[in-house]
Amino acid sequence: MRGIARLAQELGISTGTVSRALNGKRDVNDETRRKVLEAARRLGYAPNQAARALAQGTTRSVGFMIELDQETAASSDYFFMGVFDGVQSVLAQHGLDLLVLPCPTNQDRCTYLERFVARGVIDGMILASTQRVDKRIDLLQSAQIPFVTLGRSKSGHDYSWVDLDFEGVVATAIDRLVSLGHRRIAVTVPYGGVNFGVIFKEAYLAALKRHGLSFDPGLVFETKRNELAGYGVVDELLGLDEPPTAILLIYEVTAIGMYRRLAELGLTPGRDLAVIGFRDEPTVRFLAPAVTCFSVSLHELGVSIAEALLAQLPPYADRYPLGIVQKRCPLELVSGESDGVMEART
Amino acid sequence: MRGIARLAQELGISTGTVSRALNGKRDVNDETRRKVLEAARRLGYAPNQAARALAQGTTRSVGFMIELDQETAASSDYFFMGVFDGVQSVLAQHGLDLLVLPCPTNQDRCTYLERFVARGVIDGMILASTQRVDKRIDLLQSAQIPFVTLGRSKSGHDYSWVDLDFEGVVATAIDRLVSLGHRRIAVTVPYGGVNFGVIFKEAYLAALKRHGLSFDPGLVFETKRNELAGYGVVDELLGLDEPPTAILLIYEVTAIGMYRRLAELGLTPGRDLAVIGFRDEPTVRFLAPAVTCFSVSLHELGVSIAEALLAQLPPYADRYPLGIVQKRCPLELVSGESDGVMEART
DNA sequence: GAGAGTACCGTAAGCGCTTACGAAACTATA
DNA sequence: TATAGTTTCGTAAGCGCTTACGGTACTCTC
Repeated sequence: MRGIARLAQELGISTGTVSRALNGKRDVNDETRRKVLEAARRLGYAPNQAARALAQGTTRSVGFMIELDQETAASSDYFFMGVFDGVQSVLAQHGLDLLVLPCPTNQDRCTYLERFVARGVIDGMILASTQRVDKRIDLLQSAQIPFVTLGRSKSGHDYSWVDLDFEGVVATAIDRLVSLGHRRIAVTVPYGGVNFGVIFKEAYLAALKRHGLSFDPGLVFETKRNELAGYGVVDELLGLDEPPTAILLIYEVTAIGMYRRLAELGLTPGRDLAVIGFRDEPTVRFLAPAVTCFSVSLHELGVSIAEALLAQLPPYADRYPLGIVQKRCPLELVSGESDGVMEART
Repeated sequence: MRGIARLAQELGISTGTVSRALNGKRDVNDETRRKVLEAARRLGYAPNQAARALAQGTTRSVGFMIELDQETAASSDYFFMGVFDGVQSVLAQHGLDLLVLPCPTNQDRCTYLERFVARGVIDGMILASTQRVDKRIDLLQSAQIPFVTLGRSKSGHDYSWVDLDFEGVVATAIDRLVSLGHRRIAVTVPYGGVNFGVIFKEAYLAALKRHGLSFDPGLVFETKRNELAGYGVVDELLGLDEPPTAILLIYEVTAIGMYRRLAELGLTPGRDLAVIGFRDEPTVRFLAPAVTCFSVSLHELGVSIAEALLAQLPPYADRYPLGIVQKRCPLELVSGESDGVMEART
């Protein structure tokens, strides 16, 4: 005899009562409950997950799907680690497990996701690296699986998302560069179909317009999320008839390659080319000159995501009366010297 | 009616036969099997994971526990992403799922792990960031859960592990530095209880001895895995009566802070201080001068781990007759300019 | 053509939990 | 004291699968 039956036998009571005691149901004597909990702890008993899921029809675990593609999503372990921690901090309060599901590089993301959905492995999903057209969203909506995306998409309708405030970042950065006298401001945008690339570019256009600057398509550079991409941009940029005097990077990591190439050419960031990175990462902050960029609390980002998800999970929804969440997390400017503004640094 | 019963009804056969057909059992007619598979695909049927796990007593999923602690395990590299991909490539061949389990910063790793083990969530485990004394290993051994650790430990006995060949790296690096004329060679070692710190230091001592160099405890610096740690080491190092002329870093990321500080002091890596990093990362390869370091295939590392695990899982063990695997993955030297050896770079 | 063997499939008993239902023992009320 | 309400717990029916077992129909063999 094993499992809950063993516990019940040990205590001389029925399995039903043990189960009720363990699950905090009402109709069980305080003294009985105490004994059950004590025995469970003593014997190291924990209810079998499969049996429980089968009986309740709920797995009490949420998935967080990430991509393993090194060109785009990776190099950002750090990013996700922070977010995971934030998500967990909320889920843990309700005894929910977080299962990170890494989609292999050679597998279709939709197929991969479907496997877990169809087999009922998770109660809710968190999606990262949302594409502009993302079939995963349609999949989850038609399967009626509660979900939240980290990032926006054109697919689906009325779903919850949490995203970085790209619009705010771009507006602040461009305002800053303009106020420093720059008129020709380049940007890098993501290579591939991620939706924030479009958002980023649109915000860029809006900012230019706001300042009465004309848009030059030649000042928009597609880059992958790696150092080499930044290295390459420098040559492209300097090869223009009228090179930009400033650049805003969607991927801060590209600053590393950019710095390298500038150094090789005897040029200095902040003096010969104003550079503003995107997200605050220790690495780019330790470059010389330090990259001006934007910071965001990954933990809070994770918390927001988890809360948005719980708002859709029936057993918790009443405690998180948020409805459909569509939240842009604000980022805060972190001054460096790469944009030519010399300020005291801490 | 739903699930397998629905499928059975649709086809006018029993659930038993459907199950057998789906699971590739022998006694089912070819034509029947074809129909079942076709219908399953058409209706998007996939067996409920919980029910299957309950009936079979096996979950067909393996866990990969990582730490969220940003000081040590994280850092902005894609170490784990690469490993996950390698692990998946093997597991996928057998229809096994990989569940990444991120232990929150504020939770005891053993407690966290036990939750999943006791509830029967996984069939096998992969442990990262093994400590010198790691109770998780004892836990898994006494629970009889097949597992592999990414890294070695003093705990447990006769278990499978896959690790980087720290010994080889240290030997190669020290040999190289000595041959370049260095006599006072410093090292950084990990802060905290991770076991590879001890291994690294022992290899360092052995290499010094091999070259007839005396050991100076003052040349061993504990660092966390971040840029700032490297920044700080520079001052400590230069403050010595007899500063080292070369340094070998356990965490390549510390090179970034180190470079920064050296630059501030008007010193140049490779000329004023020979620097050899540990693992090859794009970021440090893009520093100027490029950091000499060591490369390893993360994918192959993941493959080795997965194979070592399958060798312990009953249904697959016969296809992976490896027994207890204890494997050090070799790393290959990647020449940069940070150690003073000027070579053509690709 | 009877017996043995084989291929295929239905039946039903679990796997370890949860939970609706009802019974028993009390307590409160009239 | 009879009735109704409450607290507590046992009973047993599932949850959706897998699989041992046995039965049927067919094929071979001598």
